[in-house]
Amino acid sequence: MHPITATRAAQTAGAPGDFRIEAEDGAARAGVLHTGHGPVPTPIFMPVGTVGSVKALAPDDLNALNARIILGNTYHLYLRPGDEIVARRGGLHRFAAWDKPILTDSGGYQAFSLSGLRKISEEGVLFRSHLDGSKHLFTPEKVLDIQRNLGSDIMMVLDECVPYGTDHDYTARSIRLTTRWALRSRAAFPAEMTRGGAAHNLLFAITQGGFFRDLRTASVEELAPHDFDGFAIGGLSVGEPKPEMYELLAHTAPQLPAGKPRYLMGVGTPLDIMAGIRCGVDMFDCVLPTRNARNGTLYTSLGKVNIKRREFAEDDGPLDPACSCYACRTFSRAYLRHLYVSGELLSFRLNSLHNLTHYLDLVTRARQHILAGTFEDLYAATAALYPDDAA
RNA sequence: GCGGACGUAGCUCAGUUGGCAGAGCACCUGGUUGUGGCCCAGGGGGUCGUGGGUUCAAUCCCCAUCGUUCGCC
Repeated sequence: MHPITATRAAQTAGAPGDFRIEAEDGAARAGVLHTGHGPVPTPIFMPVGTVGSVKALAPDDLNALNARIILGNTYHLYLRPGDEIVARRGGLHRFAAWDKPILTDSGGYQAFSLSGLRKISEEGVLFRSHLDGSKHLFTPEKVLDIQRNLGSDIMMVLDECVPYGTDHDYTARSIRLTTRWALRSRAAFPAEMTRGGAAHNLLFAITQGGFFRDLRTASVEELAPHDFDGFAIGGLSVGEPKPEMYELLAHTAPQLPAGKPRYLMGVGTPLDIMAGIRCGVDMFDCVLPTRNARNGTLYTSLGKVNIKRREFAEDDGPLDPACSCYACRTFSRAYLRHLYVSGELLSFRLNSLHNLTHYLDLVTRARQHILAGTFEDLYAATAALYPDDAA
C-alpha cells in the first residue's frame, strides 16, 4: 500500500480517544490509541520536547527513530513563546513541523520541580516565572485553555505532585485537591467539546497518593468513574528508593480502568519501563534518554555505557553493535567520546538520536513480545542487563 | 650590562610571622526519572625552579644559579 494511503487507513481505523487492546500477556497489554493526529501503538515511549523541541533533534530525526508521539509542556510554552502566539501560528504541530500526536503536560510537575517559585491553593497554582519573576496563576481551567491553544492531542489535568517524604495527612488532602481539580477540568471542558471537537483534544486524569497504598487506591477510586480518555500515575520517581517505586507501581497500575490507556508519568530507566509494562502500563515519558544523552550516559543492548570514560578513547567499535541508528551505523565509540569531551553540538545530536532509538526499539520489541506471548523473556533479559536497578 | 618582580598540582594562582601543602578550573569515577546543555557526590595528582647554607625543623630566612618578566642604560 502507498504510505499515505496506509496512514489514512490507520487513522480512519479508530476515532480519537478509541483505545483498542490487541493482546494481553500477563498484565502487559499491546494496543493502539487513536488521536486527532493518528494512531499510537502501545506500549509506547514518548520523547520529551518541553518547549516544542526534542532537544538536539529535528522532526526528521524523530521520524527516523520511529517516534510516534512527543511531549510538550504547558508551563514552559505558556511562558515562552506564549500559547496564543503558538495558536496564531496554527498550533504546536504546525509551529514545530511535527504532524504526529503531541501530549502536553499540565505544569503540575513544575509546581513540584520549581517548588521554590510557587504557591498552591484551592484555586490553582501561583507560579513565579523562572524566566523573569512575573507571577502567573495556573488554574485547572486555565491550563486546559493553554493546552487547547497549543493544539494538544492529549491534555493532562493540573495535579499536585508531592515530594517523597510527605506525610499521610498532607498527601490525603492533596489527592482530594487533585481530584477536585480533575473534576473541575472535566466540567469546564466536557468530552463533546474536547475529544468531540474539531481539535480532538483527549483529556487524561492523574492519580496521586504519594507512598501510601490506601491513598493511591483512593485516588484511583475517586477518578476512575469519570469520563477521562486515559489515566496517569503521577508522583513516582521523586526521590524514593527503587523498591518502593516498584511496589506502588504494582499496587496502583492494575486498579486503573482496564479499557483506557494507562500512563506512568516521568518514568524511567529501561528496566523501569519494562516493569511498568509488566504491570499493565501503556505509556511512558522521561527526560532520561535525552538528558543522559547530553551528559554522556548511553543506553545500549549491552547495558549502560558511559561514553565519557577514558577506556573508549581508542575504541573503534560501534557504540551498540545491535543498534541501527545513524550514530551506531556511522561512528566509532572513540569518535563519540571525542565529540562529548570536546563539547561538540554533534555529540548532543548523535547521543540523543541513539538513546531515543534504543528506547523506542525497546518498547517496539515489548509490543512484539506481548503479541507473541513472550513478554516475560524480554523483561527477564532487561532485568539481567541492569542488575543494580532490579527491585 | 644594571635594578626590580615572579618561579607552588596539567592551567591560573592562594598560602606558610619557619611546624603534616591549598583553591578554582582541567582530569578520572559514579549519579541524573511529567528537562535550564545544568547540577550533585567521590577520587587521583606537587622533591613548593635547581644547588648549597642557617635551623630540632626550610616551600618560607640567607647565598649562588637557571628561567620568565618589567624598567633603565
